[in-house]
Amino acid sequence: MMAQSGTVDRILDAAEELFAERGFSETSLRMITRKAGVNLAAVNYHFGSKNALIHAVFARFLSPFSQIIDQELDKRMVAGKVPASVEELLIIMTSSIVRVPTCSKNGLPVFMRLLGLAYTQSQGHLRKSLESEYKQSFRRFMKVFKDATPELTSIERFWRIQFTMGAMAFTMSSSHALNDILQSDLGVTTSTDDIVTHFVPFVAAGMKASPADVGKPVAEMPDQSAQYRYQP
Amino acid sequence: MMAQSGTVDRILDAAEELFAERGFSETSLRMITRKAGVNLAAVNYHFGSKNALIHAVFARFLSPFSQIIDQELDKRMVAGKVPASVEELLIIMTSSIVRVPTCSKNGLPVFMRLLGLAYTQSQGHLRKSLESEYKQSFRRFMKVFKDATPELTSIERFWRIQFTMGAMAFTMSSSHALNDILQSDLGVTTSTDDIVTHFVPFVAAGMKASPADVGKPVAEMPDQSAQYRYQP
DNA sequence: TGTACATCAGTGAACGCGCGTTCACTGATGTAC
DNA sequence: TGTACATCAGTGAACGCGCGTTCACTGATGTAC
Repeated sequence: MMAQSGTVDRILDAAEELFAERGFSETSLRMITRKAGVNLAAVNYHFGSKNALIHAVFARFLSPFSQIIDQELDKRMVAGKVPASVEELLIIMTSSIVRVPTCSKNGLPVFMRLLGLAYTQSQGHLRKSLESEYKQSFRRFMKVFKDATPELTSIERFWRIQFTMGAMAFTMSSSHALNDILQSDLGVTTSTDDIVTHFVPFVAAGMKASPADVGKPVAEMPDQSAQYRYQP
Repeated sequence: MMAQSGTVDRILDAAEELFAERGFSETSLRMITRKAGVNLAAVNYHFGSKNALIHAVFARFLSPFSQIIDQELDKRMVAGKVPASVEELLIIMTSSIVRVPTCSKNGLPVFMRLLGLAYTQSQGHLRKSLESEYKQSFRRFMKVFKDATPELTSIERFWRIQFTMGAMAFTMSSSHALNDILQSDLGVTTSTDDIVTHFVPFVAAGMKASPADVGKPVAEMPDQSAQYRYQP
């Protein structure tokens, strides 16, 4: 007896949404199959295991994402505009992210929250396998980014990239909750595009800040404002 | 038959470390009690439930944290230096965080990772109850922060605070892994204080960046460098 | 055209397992008389 | 000082439950002769 067709996609859609809402361990196959309207055993039939389903969910948006990033970088190469500015690269990255979700029936917040979850959940084993799978796109972007910030030491650039990824993953992963807070406290509605518009200038300024002297102790000092003041 | 004394603390230490490593759902009471060297039933005897244990773990470091932040703000009040600068507040916050972990046997990275988990895990119900529990400290800090950034709209300030918390929670929560990468790729060792020294100028510059026009589409624009450039 | 067989998506029920929790119990310590 | 009782930290075994997974099975469709 067949249910209506598209079982695989219906499972992926339901899993994507539930994973984003609740995390991986907190989402059972029974929840997913109930939401998708398919038989419990269908997940193991089509994907083999719950873990394989998780990977399939990520592959469905990370593959187009890395393709789009590659395309965007190609475009810049052809146009011959090298090196890129920090803002351009941030815009390439965020606009690529924005263009991905057409692939699934769920929207951008779900996609972003999954991106955050990949980094924060499940002891990093998921993160590592995804990193190695999309290694070449990742390295290429980092190379261009390095050219865009020649004034930074490798160490400073490393930490600033971490701060940026953290700000993005964290914000996006809780964007639904944050929108609720904004709605009730300030009475405004914010789209994901709006978040990006706030995000780019913040990170761009941080990337260009003149670094403080590293090595001096920070804690317990009386007043170090001058040390950290941005010098344009 | 008594095991050695300090059962409650040994449970809290073990739970803290395992939660930070694996998350809440992925950590069973059997793992915790095995690591702590106590009987399985001791958790429910002393705390009542697994959920109550999670709350106790957070209370043990959030209570001293909010006390320390309050003390630091009091110090500034007495000194009469109002309003504070963004850098001062960031330093107060980061140095308060650095001073907390003496309360448990685990260090700063564990504390930071828990802070990150509280925001990203378990559907926000944990975050909400913690927010209401430490509401007054939180509000006080936000009030001072608002005075330090009068040029920002409430919405911009809200998002920039989220970006900051994200950068901090994300970086600190994976600081061990990140240090490993730094060590093997660039051959340098970095202390938590060093991270803070990188963190403060980055975030301070982001906080002071001139905001972009909100409402304009961001994706696919050719080059908006000038729009986002920091204007001192 | 008709029959036999193979393939495939999907199904329903059951499997064993690890989970959080419960409960009757132990044995040490403190208190009252 | 001695006995009876209460309190308390901790214990060992079992409880029911929901989990991911397995398996024999169904029924539709395609293919060979």
